[in-house]
Amino acid sequence: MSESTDLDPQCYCPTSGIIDLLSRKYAMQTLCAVGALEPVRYGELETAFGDVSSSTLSARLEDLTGAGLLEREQYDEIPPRVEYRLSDDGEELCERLEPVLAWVRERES
Amino acid sequence: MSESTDLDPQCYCPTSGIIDLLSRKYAMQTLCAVGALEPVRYGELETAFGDVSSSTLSARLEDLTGAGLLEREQYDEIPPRVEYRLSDDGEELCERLEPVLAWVRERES
DNA sequence: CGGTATCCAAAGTGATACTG
DNA sequence: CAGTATCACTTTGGATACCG
Repeated sequence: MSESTDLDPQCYCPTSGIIDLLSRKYAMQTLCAVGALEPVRYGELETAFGDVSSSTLSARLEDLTGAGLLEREQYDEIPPRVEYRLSDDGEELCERLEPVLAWVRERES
Repeated sequence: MSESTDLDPQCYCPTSGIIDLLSRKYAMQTLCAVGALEPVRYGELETAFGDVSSSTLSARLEDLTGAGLLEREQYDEIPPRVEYRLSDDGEELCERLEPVLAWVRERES
């Protein structure tokens, strides 16, 4: 009888700003790459991905930072240096996302 | 010295068919909704999401089925009945994806 | 019921060029 | 080094109409 106990339609978060954000290209990979490499610089990420365009990577970093998942620290040096790392929220999400990426990696290899 | 032990760039799966697939609208939610409701019919999913267009939901189900993550079974009855459920791979992925969606749900509520 | 076909609008992406 | 600006292009999504 208790068949529909946990089936509130809302539980599928049909619309979600964060999901939309994570659905953009390289978004999940960027979050997890920062988690793996932090503190990490822009150029390191560009190298790690290899074929991402600077405008796309830049947009993704801004998306994630704007959503409070990454923190960006800028050092006023010459040459300029910027470091990205996970925020507390970003770390929580990254922990949950990493198994997904690991599984995909495994399955596609 | 062993600083770059685990930093193979490939480990970020910069390009991935499955990630691209999961990045489409309602893809992650559809996979997990099937996991929660299986066996589930097309109409139930449409109801659960509420505002998804039939062409989009249809495309997503075909994507996921084509990727081997869902199984589609059609019964030749009147009226027609179709049931979706997770494949073994779909179940593995869903298990890993569910914590992500749960966290997002929690954070946005 | 469970879709598909078509067409159009919107969003996302990348190449290129340029900057503090 | 770490980006941004512009713009053309591709991909995706939704509305509508229709079908087995």
